[in-house]
Amino acid sequence: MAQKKVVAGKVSHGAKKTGEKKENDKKAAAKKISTSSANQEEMLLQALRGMRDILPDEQPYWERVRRALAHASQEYGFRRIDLPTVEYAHLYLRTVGVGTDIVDKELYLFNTRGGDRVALRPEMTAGLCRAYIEHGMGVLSKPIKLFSIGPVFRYDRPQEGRYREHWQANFDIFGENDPILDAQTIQLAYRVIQQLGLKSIEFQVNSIGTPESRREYEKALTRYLEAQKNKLCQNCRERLVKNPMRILDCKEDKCIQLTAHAPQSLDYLDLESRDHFKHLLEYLDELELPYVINTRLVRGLDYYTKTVFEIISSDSEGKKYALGGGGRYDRLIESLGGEATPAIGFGLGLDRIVLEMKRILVKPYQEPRPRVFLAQLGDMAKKKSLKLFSELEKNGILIAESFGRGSLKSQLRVANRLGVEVTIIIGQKEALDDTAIVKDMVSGTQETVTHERLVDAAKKILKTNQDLKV
RNA sequence: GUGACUAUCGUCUAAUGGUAAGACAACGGUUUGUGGUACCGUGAACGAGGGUCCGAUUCCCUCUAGUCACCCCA
Repeated sequence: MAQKKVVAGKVSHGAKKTGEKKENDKKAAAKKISTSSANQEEMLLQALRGMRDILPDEQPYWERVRRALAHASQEYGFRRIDLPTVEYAHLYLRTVGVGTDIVDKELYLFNTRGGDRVALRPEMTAGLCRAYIEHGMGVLSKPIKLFSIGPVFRYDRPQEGRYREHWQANFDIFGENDPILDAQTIQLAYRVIQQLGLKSIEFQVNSIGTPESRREYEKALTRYLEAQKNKLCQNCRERLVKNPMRILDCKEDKCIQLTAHAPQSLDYLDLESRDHFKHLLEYLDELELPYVINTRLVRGLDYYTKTVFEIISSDSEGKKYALGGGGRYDRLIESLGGEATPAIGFGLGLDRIVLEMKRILVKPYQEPRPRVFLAQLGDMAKKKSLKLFSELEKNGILIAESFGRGSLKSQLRVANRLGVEVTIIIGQKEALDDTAIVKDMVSGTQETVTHERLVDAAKKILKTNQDLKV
């Protein structure tokens, strides 16, 4: 049937011989089918939008990040927790908040086969709190410090440093009200940033008080802006209704001017929040961290109370973007049905951190490189090589090899390219009498030794090289 | 979600309305049991689909993806 259609379509061109035409039509039909499947093949071989592979070449950067995180989490007494990447969607509606962009526009929503409404996590705090309550962690001795690392998902329009799946590390502390914990949290974030060699980083802090004082402030702000509504940009006029505090973030000159004299959230803090913030600043001053107070700082999630902060990096052109951020969420556990538990935490955007490391040429983690190469020649030697490999490896010698290659020449070429210092060669002759050639790749000299002496001979050359370097 | 720009071997680049060139990387070789350099050789690409045309990688449309700005965020 499909073929008939194609024929009909082609007939209008008409001019060709009948036989030839039929031939072509068949090909065309075949092509049509194969191309549509080729299209699917194409999709098959393309990562989803905003999703990416982190290839081996990039891993040393990530490894350095992972190590710094593991280090810091240990130093500050955090215990690792791993959470599911999928939760009931409802969890995020309740915590991050309906009306926030993260939930309204960027949530990866699915219906499961069982009919549950679920979402890929857009952040980690919600799931963390769920786990905290579900496992009754409230009975543990406070403060409870938890550390997690993993992918999070946001259905955004991707660009550099902004992916639909990106990696975050989260540090969270439960059960402590004291502002010194806020300071320590920021100190920890700073420690990680420092360990990664990142420069021109700024910590912005602010306090948004309790939900009550915040509401109060929002009213005042709206009142102030409403009076001069026509001076706002189009965007901000919409924000005035939806989320007035966001207007403070606007980059339009006229809005910045207008908000310059707008009421500040700090002036509307309740007594306790104000006191809390004051103490936090005192601690921070004591720490000599590069922090600034940004009264315009508002975070895009509903659950924050009191302290909020962001870790901002600026490049040579002065463009700024956030590497991470966090704050207090003293009401969140309670609002989910747990026992009232104060908490504070922050997340770091790992993809952005890696990007920043590359930009300012931070050295990646150096993996230990093999310094010995094992070459084999001939069937018998090949058979023995696997065992020899594992023996050497058991003796703490990191081996490179190219077992798939045949000629000694090509194997030595690889050895040379890898920059190894020793090559162990077993050929037919050596395989027969259980010896091996140990070749010093620097001097080019070599000797034949028995298997028993092999490890020592190799190590001796390595050691000599090391001594020479020193 | 809106707008703009882009899309050629693994990577970086070139050219072209008429069967795509180079560099780097890869692989192999230069008398077969020894590395480098050099030399030689091999494989490797027009993102997908449609249209215009005798003929499209090139022009047009759609899709996909990336980058940028907005929105927002890490």
